[in-house]
Amino acid sequence: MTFYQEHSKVWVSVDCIIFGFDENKLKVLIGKRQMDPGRGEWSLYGGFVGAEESIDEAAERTLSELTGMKKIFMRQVGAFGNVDRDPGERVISIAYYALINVHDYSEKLRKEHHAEWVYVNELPQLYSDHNEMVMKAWRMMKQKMRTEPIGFRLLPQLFTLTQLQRLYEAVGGEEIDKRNFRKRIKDMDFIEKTELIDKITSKRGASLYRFNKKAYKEDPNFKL
Amino acid sequence: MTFYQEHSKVWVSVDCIIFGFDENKLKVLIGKRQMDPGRGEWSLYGGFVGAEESIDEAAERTLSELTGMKKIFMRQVGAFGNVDRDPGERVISIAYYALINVHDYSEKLRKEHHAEWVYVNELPQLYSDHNEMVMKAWRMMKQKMRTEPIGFRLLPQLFTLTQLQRLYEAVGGEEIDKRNFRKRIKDMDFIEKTELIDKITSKRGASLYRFNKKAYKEDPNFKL
DNA sequence: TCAAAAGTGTTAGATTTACACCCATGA
DNA sequence: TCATGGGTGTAAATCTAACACTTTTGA
Repeated sequence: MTFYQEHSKVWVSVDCIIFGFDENKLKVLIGKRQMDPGRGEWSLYGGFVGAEESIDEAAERTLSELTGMKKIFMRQVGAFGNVDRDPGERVISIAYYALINVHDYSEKLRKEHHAEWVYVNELPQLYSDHNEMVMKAWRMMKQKMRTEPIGFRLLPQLFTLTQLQRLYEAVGGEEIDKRNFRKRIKDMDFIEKTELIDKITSKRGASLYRFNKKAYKEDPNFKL
Repeated sequence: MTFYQEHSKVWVSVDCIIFGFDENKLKVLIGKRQMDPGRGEWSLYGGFVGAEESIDEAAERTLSELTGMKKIFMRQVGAFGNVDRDPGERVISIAYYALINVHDYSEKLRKEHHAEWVYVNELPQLYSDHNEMVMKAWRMMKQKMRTEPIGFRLLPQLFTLTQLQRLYEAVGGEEIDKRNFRKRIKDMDFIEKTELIDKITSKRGASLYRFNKKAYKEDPNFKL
């Protein structure tokens, strides 16, 4: 109770990089700041860390306030702590990225929060160091996706192999050979073919697949 | 200046995981806490983030207070922010790992700070969540070492190929085939053979090598 | 009937792994 | 002379990358 007092406290916030996948592109959710400083600038969604919550809980709260969703997949990106990063006061911010299925997010809620999906490779200039946060989050997510099947969070429960391939292409930033991709997927027993056929995006129809989380946990060999 | 006031401030600290390499093992620098709470427990070195310094600067300051060294290689591990992680007050801590050459660290300074090198795989129980920090730092460092030649920070400027191999074995946690290792090293033009011979660890003598940072920057192909 | 997306195997090249012996020297 | 660590090459196996045509069906 003694030596803490000699030091100064600071505000700590969380900022969320919410990734979505739509129209074969990777998107991020941003909004125009509603308050000063920086009113009207594009910005990530964030919030202050309360006295009674962990930083992870603050991020979960922020995510669910914005999206109405619970148990969103989320990982810490890191702490951003330049003295002048926030033009108003000294605020240290901890960035988190989150993966959601764009179509699970209610359009109504999105509009209420004036949130917009933008393509991650056409990102406008954002408030403070938020561009840097997005880029670091994207790099980390890309890296993680090579070794863990986290991408399914961005897709509907049922998806075609072409959708899955487009997702990996969008995240990785380069084209993938169709046959090689499908070969690798075939080796993963936790990506299960269903009896269902998607007839929306193709005339011929494409088999729908599903990610079996339990099967993955029993035999986690993933390498893309 | 307005909406910040509604929120509470917290103390923010940095904690340093200082890695060293000695006796063919990876080590971490820890010390017994000199203050309450937790007096006498093994702990990482840390310090509070001041109002006028960035979090990176706070980590650099902490590192140089302890070691007397400047420009230490250092990377952020992440923020640790459970409400009760510090038994005294709410403190959010940002962990950094650092790589130093054990023999560059003055024994005098080390003793003055009551700092001890311990093997990273024989880590005692540490204060608060510091074990978790070390483990995460080790994982991240291991990962980084696969794709960037950061390991040289742990070695003297001149080193033998066996030393280099032992380093990679210690960090990675598994043995490496000598011939395959040396083959890979030969392909890296930025690891330069010198005319010098080390006669200390072997009777026959082993060639000493050096890392050429400039050559690496011009042709950064590294893959271990 | 044709445009559009689905689906399917093979081969060459590159990379990775496994493996064992001789050398030089100081004690 | 011998124990110790230094130094070297090859072959099999695995993995990766490149590549093109047929199928189905709605418009």
